Amino acid sequence: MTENDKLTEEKIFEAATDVFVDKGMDGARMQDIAIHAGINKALLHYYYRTKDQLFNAVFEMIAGKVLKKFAPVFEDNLSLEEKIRFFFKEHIKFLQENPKLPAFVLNEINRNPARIKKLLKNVHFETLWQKLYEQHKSELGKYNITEDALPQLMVSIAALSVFPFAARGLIEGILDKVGVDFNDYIEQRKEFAAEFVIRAIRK
Amino acid sequence: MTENDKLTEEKIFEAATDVFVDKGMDGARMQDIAIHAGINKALLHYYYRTKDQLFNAVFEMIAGKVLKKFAPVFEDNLSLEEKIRFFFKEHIKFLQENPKLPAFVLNEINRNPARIKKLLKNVHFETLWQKLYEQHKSELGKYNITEDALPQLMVSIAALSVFPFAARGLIEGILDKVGVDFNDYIEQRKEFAAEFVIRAIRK
DNA sequence: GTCTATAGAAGGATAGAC
DNA sequence: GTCTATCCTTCTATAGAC
Repeated sequence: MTENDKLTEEKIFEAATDVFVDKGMDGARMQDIAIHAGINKALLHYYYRTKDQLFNAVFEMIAGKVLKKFAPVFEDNLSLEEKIRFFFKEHIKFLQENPKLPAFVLNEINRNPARIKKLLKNVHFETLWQKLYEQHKSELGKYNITEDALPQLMVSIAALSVFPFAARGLIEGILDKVGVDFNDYIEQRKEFAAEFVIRAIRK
Repeated sequence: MTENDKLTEEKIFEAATDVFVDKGMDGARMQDIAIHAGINKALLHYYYRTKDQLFNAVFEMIAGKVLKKFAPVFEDNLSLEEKIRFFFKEHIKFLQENPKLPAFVLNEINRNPARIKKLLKNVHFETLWQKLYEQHKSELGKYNITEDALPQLMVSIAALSVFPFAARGLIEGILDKVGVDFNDYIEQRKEFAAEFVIRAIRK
């Protein structure tokens, strides 16, 4: 019973995840989710009263997972350059395994910016960035980094990693025309992006 | 008559542009477009038989406009560094005036990748990139640029300019928490991104 | 060319049997 | 907990008057 509940609820949640990520909130159909889960519409509404509730559950899980992947940046066990290389390697690897998540999350956030407030409620960026600054204070002599340019640098790093996936349709279209495979391109990118940033910030 | 046709068709097209950019294909409603245009639904279908046709007209116009903004990169009247500075200044200025276009175009391309084929049909990247390489051949001694890394470099430049707008909801949410205004941030970005790239490619 | 009215289909949600 | 049947609203699209 509770065992079975769990199974059905999980099946629904996974099916909903697939469909919402693929089609977005507006394009997704409850009927489609039901089919993917191997059940009927009525049962969806039994577990999650409305489409909105189901979407919110899925979105929060995914957005949380995506944002969490930036956390290692703020952990202190590597030099700045090591950290940058580690970040691109691991973050792009995560996106290779979940290539559709960036477009999904960014799109749904833009459609409903209020969502982001809730997600960031317990994240304190002032503290985080100060922490980051402290961590690498001693090596900063080698770099061109001012504290007030930190947001620019962080967004740039995120951009270099995330953009190729968020703009995949476009980039894949362009790469096709010059005979480059998207997956190869992404594999290359781990190192390219890291070296790019390191050269950009080095004095 | 033909004069009036033009007016109505233009009103419809502009209203459709606003609504589609705001809500996306799936979220947009013909009724909503009709209201924005100051007419009724039936008239929409008189000018554009279906929602799909109306959307395609709008999408092609916007995507064309957006992609065209990358063209100056391939024109030959500036040194490489001047070109990079010029690009970020002008491109980000364009995005400041049309902040919602990146998210719209990227999202719709991802939802229907076939669209991109049609748009890129007449663009020959091999030729364009070779041209670019020729243009700056003489100054390449100063830079770390290999021909096969050109796609990586180009995507990186696009990413640095476009990503803040494509991810606006998220970035604005973060900047809010550290007391930075999005518009100020973007204004700063023109110079930051240019210097970032130039340092990254300089030997 | 523009309108009102409505057809026809699709989608979210619920009732009720098992 | 799960299903079938169905309600009700919303949306695209068309018919037909002016």
